[in-house]
Amino acid sequence: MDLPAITQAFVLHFGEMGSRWGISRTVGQIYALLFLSPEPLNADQIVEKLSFSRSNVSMGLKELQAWNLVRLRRVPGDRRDYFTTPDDLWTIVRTLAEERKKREVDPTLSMLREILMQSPATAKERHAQARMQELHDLIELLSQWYADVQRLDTERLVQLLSLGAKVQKILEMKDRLTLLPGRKAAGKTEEKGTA
Amino acid sequence: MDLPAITQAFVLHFGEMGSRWGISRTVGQIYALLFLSPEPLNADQIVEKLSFSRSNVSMGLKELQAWNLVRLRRVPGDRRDYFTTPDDLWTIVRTLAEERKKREVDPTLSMLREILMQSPATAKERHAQARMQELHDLIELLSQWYADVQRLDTERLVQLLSLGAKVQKILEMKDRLTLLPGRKAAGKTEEKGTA
DNA sequence: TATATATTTCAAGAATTCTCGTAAATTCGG
DNA sequence: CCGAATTTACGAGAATTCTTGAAATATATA
Repeated sequence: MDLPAITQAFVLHFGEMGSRWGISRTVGQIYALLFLSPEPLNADQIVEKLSFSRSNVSMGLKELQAWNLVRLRRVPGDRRDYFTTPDDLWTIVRTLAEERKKREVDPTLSMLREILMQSPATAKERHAQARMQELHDLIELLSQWYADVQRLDTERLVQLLSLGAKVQKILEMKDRLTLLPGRKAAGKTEEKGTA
Repeated sequence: MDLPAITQAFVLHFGEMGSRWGISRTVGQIYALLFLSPEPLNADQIVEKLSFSRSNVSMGLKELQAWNLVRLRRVPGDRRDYFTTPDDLWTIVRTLAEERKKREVDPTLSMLREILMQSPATAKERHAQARMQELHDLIELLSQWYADVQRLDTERLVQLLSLGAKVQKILEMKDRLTLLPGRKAAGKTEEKGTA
C-alpha cells in the first residue's frame, strides 16, 4: 500500500472498524479509499492502492453496491467500471440509515407483527406477549419518526439537528400558545403516545 | 430447548439477528430470554432453557454486562447471580444507543480529530483532508444532537418522536413568530445554552 | 479455616467468514 | 460472430470467531 500518510491512516482505520460496522476489512478500506478519492476509481486502481486480490476487490465493490454506498460511473471510451461515493455527505448518511434499518430492524419488526398476529395468548405466554407488544410499538414509533425525518429536505434536517434539545423550548412555547384562549390549535398535543 | 412457542420464536430470531447486530447467537438468545422473562434468571436456568454450555452462558452474561444491557440482582439467601433487563424499554433504547455510539462512532471521531489536528496539508492531501473535515463536522453535529436528545426526559422524547415531521410545521411557526416585530419572546429561545 | 457452591479462565475443537488464485462468464468494439 | 478486456464465480487455504469441557478461582456459610 502506497498512499499519502493521512489517507493511509484513514483507510486503515476504516478497515479496522469494518468488523464493528458489519463489513469486512476489505470492504471498509475500499470504501474509505473511494470516499477520499477526488475522482472515480476502477477496480484495478483499487487493487494497486490497497494490495488486495483482484477478486476480493470485485466482491467488495459488489457488496458496496448492494449497500447502495457507491455509484457506478462509465467513462466514455473506457470499458472499465469506475466507482465513487456521493459528494454530498447527507446522501451518504441517509443511505446508511436506510440500509441499516432494512437489515437490522425491519426483520425484527416483521417477526413481531407475525407473532402478535397469531397471538395464542396462553396464560403462560401472557407476559411474553405483552413484552413483545411493547417492543413492537416502540420500534414502530421510532420507524415512523425515522420515515418522517428521512423525508425532510437536507436544509430543514440540519436546522433541526442544530437545534438539538432547544426544540424542547420551542415545544414549551407552542404549548403555551395553544393554551391561550381563542386559539383553535389547542388540545392537539395532549394524547400521549404508547410507551 | 423447551420454551413456549412464541417465546421460542422470539429467542431464535434474536439469535439469528445477533450476527447483524454485532453479537453472537448465544448472546442474542440469552438477551431475548431475559427480556421476555417475568422474573430474573440465574445462569443455570439459562443453561437449562437454552441448552448452551455453562461457560458459554457465563461469557454471554459478561458481554451483556459490558454492554450495560442486563442488571445484576441478588436474591437474599441465594448465592447465585440473577439477571434481568430493565422493565422500561426506553432505558434499553438509551443504553443501546449509548453503547453503539461508543463502539461505532467515537473511535472514528477521535481518529479524525487526531489527523486533522496534525494537518500536514500537502497539496496532494488537500482534498482528502477537506473530505475528512466534512465528515468530522457532520459526525460532530450528529453527536451533539444525540447528546441533547439523550438528556431529554422520556415524556418529552416520546412527544418529540410522535410529532415526527410535524416539527417542521412548528419550526415554520416559530420562524414566523420571531419575524413579528414588537414581540420580546422572539429571540428568547436562541440564547438558551444546551440544557 | 474448611467445605460446598458459584463463577471465571483457558486451551482446543468447530464453525464461520475472509481472502486469494484460477477458471469461467460477460461485455463491447470490430 | 470474434477476440480482447473486464467482471464474476468457485474451491481451497487462512484467519477469525464461537462454543465447549475441564481446571482454577472466588465466595458464602458453617
